[in-house]
Amino acid sequence: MQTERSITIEDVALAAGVSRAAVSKVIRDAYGVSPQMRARVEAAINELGYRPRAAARAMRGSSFTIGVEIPTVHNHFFSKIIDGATTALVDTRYQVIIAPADPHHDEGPQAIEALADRQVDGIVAISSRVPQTWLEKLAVRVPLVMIGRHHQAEHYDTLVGDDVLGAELAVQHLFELGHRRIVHLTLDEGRGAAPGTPHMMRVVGYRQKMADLGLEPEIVWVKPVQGESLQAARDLLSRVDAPVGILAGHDELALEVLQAVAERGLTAAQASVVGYDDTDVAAHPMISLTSVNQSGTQMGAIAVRLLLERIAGRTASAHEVLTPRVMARNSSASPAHEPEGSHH
Amino acid sequence: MQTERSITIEDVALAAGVSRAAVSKVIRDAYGVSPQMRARVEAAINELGYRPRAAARAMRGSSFTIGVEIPTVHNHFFSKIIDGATTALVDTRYQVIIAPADPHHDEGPQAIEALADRQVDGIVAISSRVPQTWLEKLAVRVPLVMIGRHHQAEHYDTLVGDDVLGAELAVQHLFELGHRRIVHLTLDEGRGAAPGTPHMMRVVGYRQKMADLGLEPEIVWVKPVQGESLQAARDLLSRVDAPVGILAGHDELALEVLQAVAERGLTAAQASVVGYDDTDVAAHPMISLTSVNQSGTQMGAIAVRLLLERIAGRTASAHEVLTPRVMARNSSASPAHEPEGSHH
DNA sequence: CTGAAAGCGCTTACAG
DNA sequence: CTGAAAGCGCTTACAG
Repeated sequence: MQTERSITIEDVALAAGVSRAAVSKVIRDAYGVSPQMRARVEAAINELGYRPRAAARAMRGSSFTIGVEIPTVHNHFFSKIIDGATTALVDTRYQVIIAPADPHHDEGPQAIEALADRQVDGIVAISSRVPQTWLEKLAVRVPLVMIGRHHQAEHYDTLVGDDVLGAELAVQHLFELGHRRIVHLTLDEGRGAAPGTPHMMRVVGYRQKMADLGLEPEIVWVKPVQGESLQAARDLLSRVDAPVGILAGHDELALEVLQAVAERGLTAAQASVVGYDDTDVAAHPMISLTSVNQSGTQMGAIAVRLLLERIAGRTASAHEVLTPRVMARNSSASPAHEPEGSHH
Repeated sequence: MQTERSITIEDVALAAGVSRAAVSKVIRDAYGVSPQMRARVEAAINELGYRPRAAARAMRGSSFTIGVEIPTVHNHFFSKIIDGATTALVDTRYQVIIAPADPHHDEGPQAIEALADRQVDGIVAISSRVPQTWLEKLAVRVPLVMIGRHHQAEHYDTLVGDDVLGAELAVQHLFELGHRRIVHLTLDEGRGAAPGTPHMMRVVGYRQKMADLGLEPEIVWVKPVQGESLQAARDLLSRVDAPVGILAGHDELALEVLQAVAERGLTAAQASVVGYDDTDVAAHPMISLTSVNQSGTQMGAIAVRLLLERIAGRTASAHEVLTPRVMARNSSASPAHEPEGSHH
């Protein structure tokens, strides 16, 4: 069954009465084919239903495939990035393939390497744990754009939201509402709390802004383990007597905090929550989560643009920073104005 | 820069003082290599940091890559399937690559074909629009498992939730709560409302159960266009005077309905909503959406198992049906017991 | 403009 | 157990 030989370039060449090289030129839109030959070849291609094999093409030329590595399929922020990337690739000959890093096995570079092994023409990756030296080495072989890196690299491009500013804006938002106790709940990613990661930069921005405002910083670190964040949120809220503002490291965390808030029947005036990433669910009226938007879709699109530039020959490295903005919604409110009752 | 030649099997063979064939056998765990040779080769591989290229391997043997096609990256039900699939592939030599079908361009087979072009060893696809004849043809060349197909095919495996039963259970649930007006809001997928798709089978189950209960069926068809479903939900609710139960075709639709319900300040007792797929967000206490669970994660795992069986040589086609169950939550309630007030 | 030939990095029979 | 040779389906210089 599975042994049926499929149509190759040879079959097309035979059918069209030309050489394989000629067919190759036609399918690559390469220079130097007469209109008649092109017509004959295209007719043969359609008739036979020929499709070039990416694997064979990749051996000599391009695979016309862009690889996108994402940390997990469960954080919807990455869905936005993928959406931007695929949309940016419409009308090009490139196809996106996505490699999710195995969340259970925690292997950073593995998914990226798997993409490289598959001879993609370029890689967009989102990973804060892979060391720069490793990336530089990889980038010498394959065009690479990293999302969420605050440094400018030598051989690859970097693209990042201004996480310091984002956290500052979030604190500012809570402060302006009237909050004075503002807690930052964030991920303890280990590795000496990897400096320079988006989450750490948000911590930096948080600390900075709190200092500016003369407020006491208060950080709750959460291990990225199932259930840890919900428990941490519950613990935090069990000690709440006065109003508190909570800046969560990202929306997934914020949703856990909201769950704990709902469980205790607290209002936004008592416990205001701000997330980060502005994922789709944040805008749902039943969630209505205030969140810092860092333009995920646009990030995906820009990453692809940078990558295509690299594939086209650019070697100087680029570093782009996107400006975040606070999307204020109902999860954050002024502690001054208590509503008629807790909203159950 | 990008021209640095990377390590090939030849380099390893030279370093280890053996033939390329020997190296090939070692990396494939093939029969017939002495322990010493294996040791020498493995040492050389590690020293040189050799990684076999999937493209080259695919020319003769396997690419050790499984392709998963999903309709869109925005429906979180598909995230579950991917999760199940990747988890099932841990500890195998296979890597998953995902190809999202372009939602804007609506091209069904294109993403699947792109995977086939990339010489994956097998494909798991979720698509209700691709004709069976097309799939049969493809399946002759590459092992294929289709999720969400109610027919048994000849050359590929099919795996599906019992959508008729799922819809029946949902209607039953609403009926038992006390609802008598039960509306089904579902997607109008065109193509003569493609019979046999999961959504159409849910319509069948809905109609059947309504008839059994002696109730009047009432179906609202929604075009899969941005904003259409929300508008339809608003229209539906604007005419609500007596309690209504609404079965949405899937959770994404249900979320829109919930939004409309929230906008009008209706309670679950006035407008009960049931979704389908039981995506993560449904369980969030602020959403608490009653939903039909069809074991997405398990589907992904089973699909991979079936695919590996096919890759291993099975040719007889399999057809598996999963039994759904209703996850009752707060979005559905008895119309008899009005709570103290609308929950804003 | 067109094609014959070499080669990409592997695996696969086939000898030894 | 080990290796030399052929070949997978393309693209790429290079002649013509």
